[in-house]
Amino acid sequence: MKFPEYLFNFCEGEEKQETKAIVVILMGLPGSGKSTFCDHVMRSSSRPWARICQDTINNGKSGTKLQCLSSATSALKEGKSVLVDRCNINKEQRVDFLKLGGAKVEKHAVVLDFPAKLCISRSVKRTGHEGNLQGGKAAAVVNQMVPKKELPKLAEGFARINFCQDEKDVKESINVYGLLGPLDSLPSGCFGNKNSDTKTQLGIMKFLKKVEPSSNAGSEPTISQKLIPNEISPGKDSGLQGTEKASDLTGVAHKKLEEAAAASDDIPTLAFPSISTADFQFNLEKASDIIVEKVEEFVGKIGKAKLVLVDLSHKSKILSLVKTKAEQKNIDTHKFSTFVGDITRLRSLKGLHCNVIANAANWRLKPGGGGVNAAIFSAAGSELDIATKEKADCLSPGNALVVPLPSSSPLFTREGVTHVIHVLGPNMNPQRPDCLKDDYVHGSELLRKAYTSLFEGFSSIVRSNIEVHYTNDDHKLKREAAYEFDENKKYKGCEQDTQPGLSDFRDVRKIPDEKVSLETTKTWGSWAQALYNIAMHPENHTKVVLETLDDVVVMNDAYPKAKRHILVLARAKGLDSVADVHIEHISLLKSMHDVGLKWAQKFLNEDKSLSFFRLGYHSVPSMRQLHLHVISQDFDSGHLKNKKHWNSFNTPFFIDSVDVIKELDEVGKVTLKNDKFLSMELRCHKCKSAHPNIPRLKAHISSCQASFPTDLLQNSRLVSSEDITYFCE
DNA sequence: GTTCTAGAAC
DNA sequence: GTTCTAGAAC
Repeated sequence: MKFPEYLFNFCEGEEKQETKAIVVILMGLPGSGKSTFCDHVMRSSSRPWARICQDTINNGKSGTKLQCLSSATSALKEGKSVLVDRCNINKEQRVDFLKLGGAKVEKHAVVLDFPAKLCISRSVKRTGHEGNLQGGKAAAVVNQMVPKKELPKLAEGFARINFCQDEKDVKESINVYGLLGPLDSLPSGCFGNKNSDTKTQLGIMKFLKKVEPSSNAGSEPTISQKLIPNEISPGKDSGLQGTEKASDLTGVAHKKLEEAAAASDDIPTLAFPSISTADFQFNLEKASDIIVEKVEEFVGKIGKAKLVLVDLSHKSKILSLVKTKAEQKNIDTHKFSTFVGDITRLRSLKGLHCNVIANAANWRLKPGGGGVNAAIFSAAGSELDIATKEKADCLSPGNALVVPLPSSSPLFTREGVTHVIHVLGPNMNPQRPDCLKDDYVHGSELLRKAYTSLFEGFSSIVRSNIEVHYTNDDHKLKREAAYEFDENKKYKGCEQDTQPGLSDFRDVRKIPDEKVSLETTKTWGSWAQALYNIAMHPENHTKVVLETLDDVVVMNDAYPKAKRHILVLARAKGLDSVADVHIEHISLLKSMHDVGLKWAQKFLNEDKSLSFFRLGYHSVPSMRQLHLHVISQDFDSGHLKNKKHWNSFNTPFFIDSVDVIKELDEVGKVTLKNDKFLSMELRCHKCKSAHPNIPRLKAHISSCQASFPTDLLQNSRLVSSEDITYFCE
């Protein structure tokens, strides 16, 4: 079949226009974050990418360089750009990839140049690595690789090289490639700092004063130096300033400026409209007081993140009121500012990147109506409507609902908005539903609550991003932030909100969490709610509850797996498991531990034959509500019936309470273990001998005379009667 | 989390 | 034949 010539020409023309595929060759030691880099770029990019990963190319297992080359060639033929995710540690390793696609395909290098020590510690600690490179083996591989390391040079055939030496550099680089549209190209040359010799100790260089942070040893200026003529600082003034600066630039330069601004200044930022003051006619003086009060409360809690109050008009009274009051209170202008602009066009028109925007929603969470709500729903496309409907049907005043924005939404691609937080404030307008008339006591209370919910929602997103940032190497974490607050938390619908009698019903009707989340959020079956119900209403469960305190409830495990097995439940809402634990929970964990110790001591005093207790958490618990197991080490119980029972207390799946507290204190997060440990072979917890089945194992442990392994004897992981006499009552 | 049970392992 | 595991249902 012969195609008409015009069609052929058309196709050819199309192809020429679209073939801007590039090959990005990553370079870095195992544990340097190459795969994470790829994940982030591919998630935010509108350009088609293929990740060629040697660790998984062989049907999920590690393959050969040849397989990588062939797979990359196919991807290029399909018009995809390629991320070469392998170590590519020296020139020899890279040379064949530089030939891919011939001269017309640009080759870029992204160098993740972190100290070997850091890479080793990351790759040793990780579990579930795609290429199974973890533990001691990883350390050996990294050490072997270090001497062979050879940084890439433009002369090898690279059009562009990005050197990254810290997380900030990596983030910038992710932004540069993540924002690269299908037809865009990037400036050539070397970007970022590179050490001429990474083996040189930085300390010595500093001592000799030979290192200047901004010097590039002959390489070209960094992207920020090159592309940003002046710092864009929306924090200092209204948006006009930024526009004026940008207006001198050509269209292309303007675009680059935005990219650079996004890349260099990607601090989490929430843009929010004034709630309730437009259509809901809330008194502006009162509203501005509440905004400033709540902003002041939250700027201290959100780290580096920023809050920006946005209104369309220069003449906005609420904006000027808030600005004046914020100045009077000396609120840090880097953390909080007011901004004039369209909340749906902040990046594209004003160069202000806000990754989260708040919507002054209506109670039905529906598009339309006018004002900010109409504008946001219209700018975000049907994606926002669908994503919102998946999470809730309606919203009651004072509440907020965090909705992760699908990457296909125009608001995501054009403005870089990753989340929309719907907020419903109080209504003072008699023409609208639920009018409070002039009840400003209730109205102010609701408006405060609305801002609290909004800022808490934002702060969870920030926290979640940080967590991803730190743990992605270990967990391949692809968690999306999504938190709801108060009555809306994790439930769909709000009809029951005003009916207290149904509160228990609501406890068990948890809707499966957002589908995008993978490892750390999970769906709890109705049977998994029991501990939650007990923690919330211990007075209704006196048969099992041993002790009720302000922050914890102590109870007998309903199916004890040893002679003594109790649970210490946290009473805080929103703490389903260790995965939800953050640094601010450390004092709660310590008090759970202390209460657990006290009970262990009591049991040891009552029955000396119990000898030892262990206190710890399951990495992935079956029951909702954070609970600490306090369990005697005899494991003499008819309820201990299967492999999962045994392994959940006798493999690294069980994390000692002392280690959880230590890691939280030192690293700020807790590393969870894979549930693959649950299917491991059965081994005696003392002598470590293996046994074919549970009955044989139980027969063995009932008579094993060995002492506990040394790791358990350290750091008070095992509790015996000698350890904790000072807790004795 | 448990219970139930089919079928694998012995 | 009995014992034991593992997956589904709750």
